[in-house]
Amino acid sequence: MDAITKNLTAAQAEAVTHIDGPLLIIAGPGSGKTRVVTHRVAHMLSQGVRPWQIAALTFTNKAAEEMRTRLDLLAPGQPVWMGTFHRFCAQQLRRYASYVGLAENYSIYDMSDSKSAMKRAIQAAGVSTSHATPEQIASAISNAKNRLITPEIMQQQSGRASDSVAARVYPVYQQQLLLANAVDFDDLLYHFACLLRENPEVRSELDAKLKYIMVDEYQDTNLAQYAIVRAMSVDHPNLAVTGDPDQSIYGWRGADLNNILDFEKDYPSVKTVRLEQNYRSTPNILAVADQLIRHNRRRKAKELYTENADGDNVILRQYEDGYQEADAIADEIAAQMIAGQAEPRDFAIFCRMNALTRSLEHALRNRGLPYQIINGVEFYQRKEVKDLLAYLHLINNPSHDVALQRVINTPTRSIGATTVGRLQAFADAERIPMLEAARRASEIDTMSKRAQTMLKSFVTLYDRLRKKATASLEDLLRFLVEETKYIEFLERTGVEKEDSNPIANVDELVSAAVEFDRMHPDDGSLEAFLEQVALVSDTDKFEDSGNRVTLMTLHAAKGLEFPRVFVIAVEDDLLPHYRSKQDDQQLEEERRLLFVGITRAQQWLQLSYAKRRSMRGDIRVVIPSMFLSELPRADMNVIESQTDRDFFDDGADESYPDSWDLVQEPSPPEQAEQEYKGDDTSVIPEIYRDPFVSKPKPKRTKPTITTALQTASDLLSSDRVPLGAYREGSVVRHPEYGDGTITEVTGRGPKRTAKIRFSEDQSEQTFRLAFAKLELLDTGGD
DNA sequence: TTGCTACCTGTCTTG
DNA sequence: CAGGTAGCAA
Repeated sequence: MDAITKNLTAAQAEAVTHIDGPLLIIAGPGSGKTRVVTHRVAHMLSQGVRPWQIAALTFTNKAAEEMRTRLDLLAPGQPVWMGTFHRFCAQQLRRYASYVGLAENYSIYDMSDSKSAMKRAIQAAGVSTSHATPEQIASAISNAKNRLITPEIMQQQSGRASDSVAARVYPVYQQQLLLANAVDFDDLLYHFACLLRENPEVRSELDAKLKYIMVDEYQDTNLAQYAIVRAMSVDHPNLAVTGDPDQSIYGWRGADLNNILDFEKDYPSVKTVRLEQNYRSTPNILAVADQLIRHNRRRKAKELYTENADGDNVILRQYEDGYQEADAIADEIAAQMIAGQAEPRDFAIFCRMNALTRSLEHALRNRGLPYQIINGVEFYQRKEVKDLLAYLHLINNPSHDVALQRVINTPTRSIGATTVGRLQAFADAERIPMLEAARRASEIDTMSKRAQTMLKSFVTLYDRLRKKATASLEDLLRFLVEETKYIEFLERTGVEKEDSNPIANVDELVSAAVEFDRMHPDDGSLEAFLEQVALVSDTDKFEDSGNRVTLMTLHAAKGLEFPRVFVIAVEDDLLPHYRSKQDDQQLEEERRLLFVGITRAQQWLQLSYAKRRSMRGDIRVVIPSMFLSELPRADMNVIESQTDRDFFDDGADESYPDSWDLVQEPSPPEQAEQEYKGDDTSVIPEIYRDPFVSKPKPKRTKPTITTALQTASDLLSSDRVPLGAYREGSVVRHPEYGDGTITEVTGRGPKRTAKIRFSEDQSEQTFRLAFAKLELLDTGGD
C-alpha cells in the first residue's frame, strides 16, 4: 500500500490497485467513483504505466474536466487522454479521415445542420413525408447508426413503413454528407467504429497504443460505443468501466443497458467491484431513493447505505399551480439564505423539460436571486452566432453545403429560395458542392442573368474571406463582420428584436475567439475552434465558480451534486413522460431519472407537484406522478397546498403570479426581495456580468404598441416606479412620444394597460405598464 | 422572385 | 407557445 491507496476503503482500494485485466466498477450514487478512477490512474502511473497509454472516455466534457482536475491534484500535468467519446472519435477521424472517405478538415454538423441536410436528402431521395415525418426518418437513421447498421443492411431489412422510408433516405443522406465533407454526431461514433471493424491494422495499432482504457457511465454506452471500446481491448483487455445500471437514462438515444449487465459475460476474467457506500446524502434521502428504485425490475440489486448523520426529512409538497410552485420555491431559497444556512450555489432546481424553467426563472429574477440555466437558448444556437459560425465553417470547408445555404443570402443579397433551389439542382446533377456550383453559375441555363451576377459576387466575397483563413481567429472574425456588413444587417432587420441583443452576441463570439486564440497560441486553427464549438454541449457550461442557483433538466444533473435540491413538476405525463408510459422499459428509465434527481441531493430535498399546470397555452388539471406513491412516508414530510383559491373565480389573471400585481397589495415576494437586498447585495449583479450565463429572458408577451424592453435591470432597479403609481391623470414621459397624460387604466398584472394622450400631437396610444419605458413625472393625484 | 404575415401543428430528455 | 410553411403582395 502506497500513499495513493492509504485513504481508501477496502472496496475502493481493490478497484484502484487492479491494473491489468478487465475491471467492472458498479458504483452507486455518491460512492466516490471519480475518486476511485483518478486514484486508479495515479496508481497506474506510479507503477510505471506510461501516461499516453491511458485513455479515459466520458460522456460529457464536464465529467472529463472534473476527472482532469482531480487527477492533476494527484499527478500533475500527466498527458493522460481524457475526454468525451465524441471528441475521442473526432480526433481519431482526423487522422484516419481518408479511410472513411472524408478529408482531414471535415466538418461536424450540429443538430440543426443535420436537420437541414436530412430535409435535402429526403427531397433528393424522392420520398414522401406523408407516412413518416423528417424527424421520424432522422430518428430511424440515427438509431441505425447507433447500432452500426449500414445503409445496405438497413435496406435489406424489411421493417416497418417508417423504417423502409428511412432506409431509402439513409444512403442518400450519407452520400450528401460525404460530398459535403461532413459528419453528424452519430457519424463520429459510427465512422470510427466501422473504421476499426474494417481495418485490422488500425485496430491493432490503437489497441497496442492505448493499452489502458477507461469508460465512465458505461451504462449509457450504445452499440457503436461498445464496439469501439471492445475493438481497442482485444490484445490488451485492460478495460475498466464504471457505471450504475440504476442511472441509465439515455436509452432513448440508443444506450443499451445490456452492455453493463452483460459485461461479465463479455469479459469472463473480469474483476467486479461494488461501491455501495454513499458519502453524499443523508440516510433520509438515500432511503427515499432506494425505495423508489426497488420498483424497477430490470436491474442489479444493490444495497445502498451511508454512515452520514440523519438529516431533514424529504419534503413532498403540493402547490396550486406552476406559478405558485415557482414563487414558493424562490421564497424558500431566499428564506434559507436569510436564515444564514445557505448561499445561492447550494441550490439546484431540476425539471423534466427545459420549458418548465420559465416560471422559476421569473420568480428568481423578481427576488434578485442570482441563477444560471444550464440549457435554454444556447449561445451557439442563436441566429446571429450561427450565421457567423456558418461563414467560418464555409471558409474552413468549402463543401459545407448547409453553411453555404445559411449564409448565401445572409445578409440578404437577393439570392432567394428559387435561385438556391436551382443552384442545388445543378450541384446535385454535377455531384459537386454548392459553392463549386456557384462558381459555375454561368453554366446554369435555367438561371436568370441577375441571379448569376449575384452568385458571382457572393463567390468573390467568399474568396476574399477565404484569404484570411490562416489569420488569427479574432482577425478573421472581425474581417468577416466588416466585409459582410453584418452589423448593419442586424441593425437593419433586428428592429423588432425584444429579447437578446444580437450585436452583443456578435461581440461575445469575438470574445470567445480572442479567448481561443489566447488558449491555443500554437494549434489555434480555425478547424480546432469549430470542432471545439461543435462538441461543447449546454450541459458543459455549468460552472461552480459563480455563486448562483442552478436550474437544469434531470438529464443534465447526472454526475453533479448539490446540498439542497428541488425537483419540480413530479407529475403524471411529465415524469413519467406520457410518451414513455406505454413501454415498461421506458417507464423504468423515467423512474431512474427521478432516482438520479433524488440522489444529487446532499442534505435537503423537496419534490413537488402542482394541482394544475399551464402547458403550451392552456391549463390542465394535474395527476401526481405514480412514482410519488412508491416513496416511503417514514422519511418524508408530506405538505398539501394550504391556500384554496378558487381558480375559475379569478379568471385569466390567476395564471399570473401575484408578484406581477403591485397594484392591490404589496405581495410577500417583493418583501423578500427587499430584505435580501439589504442583507447582501454583492451577489445580485454578478449574473449579468457572466457572458456565458443564459441571459434572463424577458417575458415573451408582445407589447401592444411600444417596442420597449422589459429588461432584467428594469425589474431589479430599485427606482422602478410601482405600477400602482400610474393612474388616471398621471403625467408621464415616453422616449419616443414625449410627454402625455394617462386617460384610462385597465387590466391587472402584466396586462395592466394605460391609455396615454400625448401633448405633442394629441394622439392617444395604449401601453402595457409592465413593458413600456415610461417615466412618471407627476402622479396626478394625492 | 423575394419577403412578409398569418395560420397550423407538434408536443422531451442530448453529444 | 414556437417554429415552420403556405399563401399573398410588392
